[in-house]
Amino acid sequence: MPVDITTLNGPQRAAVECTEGPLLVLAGAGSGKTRVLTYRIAHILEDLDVAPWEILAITFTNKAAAEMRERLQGLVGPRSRGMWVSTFHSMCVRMLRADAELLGFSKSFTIYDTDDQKRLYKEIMAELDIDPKRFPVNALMNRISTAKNELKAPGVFAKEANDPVGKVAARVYERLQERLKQANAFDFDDLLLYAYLLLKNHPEVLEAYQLRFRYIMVDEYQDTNHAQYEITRLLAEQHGNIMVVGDDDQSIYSWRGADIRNILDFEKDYPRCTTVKLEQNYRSVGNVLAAANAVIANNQHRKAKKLFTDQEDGEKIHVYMATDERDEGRWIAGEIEKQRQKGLSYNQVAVFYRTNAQSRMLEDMLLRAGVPYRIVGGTRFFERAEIRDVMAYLTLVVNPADDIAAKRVINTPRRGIGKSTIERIEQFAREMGMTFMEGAELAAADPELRASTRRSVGEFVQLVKDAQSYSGDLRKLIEAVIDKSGLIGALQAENTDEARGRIENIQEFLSVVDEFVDTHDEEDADYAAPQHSAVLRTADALDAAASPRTQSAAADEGSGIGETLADSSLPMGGQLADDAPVVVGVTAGGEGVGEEKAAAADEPVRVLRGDSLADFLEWVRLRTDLDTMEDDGQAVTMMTVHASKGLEFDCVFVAGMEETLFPHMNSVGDAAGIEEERRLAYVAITRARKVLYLTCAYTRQIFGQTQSNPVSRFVHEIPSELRQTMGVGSQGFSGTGWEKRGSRKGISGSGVEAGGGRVFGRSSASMPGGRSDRERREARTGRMGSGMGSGRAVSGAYVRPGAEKKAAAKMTFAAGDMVDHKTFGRGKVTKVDGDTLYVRFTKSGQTKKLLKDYAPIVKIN
DNA sequence: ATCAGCGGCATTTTT
DNA sequence: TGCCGCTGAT
Repeated sequence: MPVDITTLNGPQRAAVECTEGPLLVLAGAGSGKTRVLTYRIAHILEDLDVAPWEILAITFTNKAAAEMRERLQGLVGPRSRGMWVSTFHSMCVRMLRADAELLGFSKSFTIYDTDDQKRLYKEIMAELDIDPKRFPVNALMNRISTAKNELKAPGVFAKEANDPVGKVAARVYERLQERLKQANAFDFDDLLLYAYLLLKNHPEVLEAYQLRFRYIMVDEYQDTNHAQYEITRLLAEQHGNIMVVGDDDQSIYSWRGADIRNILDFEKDYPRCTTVKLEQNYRSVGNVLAAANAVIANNQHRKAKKLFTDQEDGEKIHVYMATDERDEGRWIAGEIEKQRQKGLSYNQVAVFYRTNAQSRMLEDMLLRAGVPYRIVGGTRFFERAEIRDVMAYLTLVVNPADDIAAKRVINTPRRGIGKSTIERIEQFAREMGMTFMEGAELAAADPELRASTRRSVGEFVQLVKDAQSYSGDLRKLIEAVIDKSGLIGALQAENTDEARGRIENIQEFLSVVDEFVDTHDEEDADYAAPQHSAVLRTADALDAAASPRTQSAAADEGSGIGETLADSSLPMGGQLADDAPVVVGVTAGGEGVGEEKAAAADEPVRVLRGDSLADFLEWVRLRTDLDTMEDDGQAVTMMTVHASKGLEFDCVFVAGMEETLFPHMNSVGDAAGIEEERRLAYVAITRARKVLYLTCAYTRQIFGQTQSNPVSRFVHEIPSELRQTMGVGSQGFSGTGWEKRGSRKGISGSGVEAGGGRVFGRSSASMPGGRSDRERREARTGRMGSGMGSGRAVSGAYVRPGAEKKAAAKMTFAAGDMVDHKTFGRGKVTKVDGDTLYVRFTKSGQTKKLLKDYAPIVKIN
């Protein structure tokens, strides 16, 4: 049954029907890009009779991949199975899993995230005696990450790096790769780098994939880095049917290595390519679109395009000039309420900001106004210490060579294994050329160590070993590991709110496990096409009794980068997991040279098993909270502008539209930087369907200093007839702002009275001495769970602690109400006198006078 | 082994 | 100003 493309517009249809040869689709914001992508795949599948496994669709986020899969399911049903619809990173993991040995890794490799990475860097720097003061870890990490993204091997990098930092980075880089290999681990950048090397240095592997993927599609092409560019180029070389979709105007990740030239030069790189522009915007109202167009038009380096819409003009862009960030937040809260009265629901409203630091005040103000909100981004669930601890245990079970994981948890919870013991183990390991775990095993028998220490170390080693032979279902296995680790026990013993919160988080983690199991069972398993070995055999009718590849590993030399990175022969750990029980071992991707896997070419091979620990870990590592952001629940969404890409809301607020903030000060002064900031502004604006608010503050506290910055140039770039200005600067922002502040009336609860700032002063002074470090830490660590629908916090976006209170919060109080104070905890309102509340706090028993609008309190029902 | 306290630091973060 | 990470004192 042919795919119905009559609902598409001209260019969209052209993009769908142009299946052969290179195709560049410049898809403006809201132009129906995903639709084109899915219809095109459906068309190829249905009308060209192409097998699903011959199609590769690459996205940047799991969320996008999931969405595409879902939509495809809707279009073509089960035929969408077996297609590779994945992110760059998970695609690379798949390839690496299949052929890890060719690169000197074992299949059970693990993936290091930034935190693991950082630990490793620190170790290396200590080892190489590099002063972290002179050479900050972050600087080195950035430098090396960039090098990896540019596919520069340590050797090449060393030659090019002539500056001091570069020279140091070169040394670290070299050692880093050795250490990662020893640990049988890849960092995020390595996934791309090594996948590239695999393809580059192993022609038979490359050829198999090339033959297999007849149609390749890459979404968000403007965000590709050089490594991704090369990988896709290699894969597409054979058939040349590569379609890339993107919008150069939405390239906002150059600082992460994204190279906008990839999309700008696509036509040069693929000379015979067809270009299609999608310029009709189906999302925004006329004024919003006009504003966006006007702003982005100021960029020099872009592909010419102009979005248009059929929609009516809509409201003008609202620009509000607040006196300060407090006023800004309060005003936004008020405006949200107005919108709500007009019938908009909270979840159709979003508040964006340039930097995370801005979120505090905004949050605070929404909280006080009783506007429910949730924050996307920020501290992530999987980055919480307790979750990472659990992950480290599980990682060790699969990959005992992971020294970073081992060191993380050998004394977590406390087992009396101190620094000296750990150093001793490390020394062992180094001398014997073994892994940390192996060293620990030896240490357990080391008479020089105290008996109690030996016992602890022994128990730790045993704990991991035992887990390797557990069988049964995944959930049980993980529960057992957690239980045996003693993590929960130690937390229970702490008997603090913080510890209870951590326990809840760990429990929450178990529901993540359930989610994995549920989504990866027999029926719903993620299916992949036959492995390339099978394809090779099928395609070439080769007798594949012996793998050509196993031998070729050695024969692979002289290809520059390959030698340095892929073939550095180092003692390799991580063998253990290879012969570990099935539950623990890797099932992903199957063997490079599958026995029965080569079976029928169109019989899918299961890729991620719901019962494999290794598969679970991989799944978790490559996933973000963002992936499963829920849009249910009535709450305003708050996030950085970066995080907003790809989303849309009826009503959007962009806060902090000031020079030095947006555009950010670090980007001013360099043309490319400003252009990226402008693209960021463009992204923010184009998220709005109907109403757009831009707000700025006349003064703002930055690093404790009060600053006054001009209104963002991006506001001025919007033609004035499209905007409507309110607030302090409604008569112009220049000159005398201060005295006008007090004259503003009718903005309820504005903290600035004619007297200027007094009320503020008192309000902050009324919170004695701020909170201690510990309290802060607790606040940050936060608890999820209680009060929120269980499972919500994890499977959905992480909701900041306290967020669940929002809906109940109202700014009116009566005697008898229970309140929760940031510092004093729970209390009861005993008396109300105008704006003053008398609250007796449960903990202290004291009664305090609080101003209802300024005290950090929330009503509890 | 642990933790308070000090000093240096400070965008954005799809994987 | 607020956070993070390290350090030195216990």
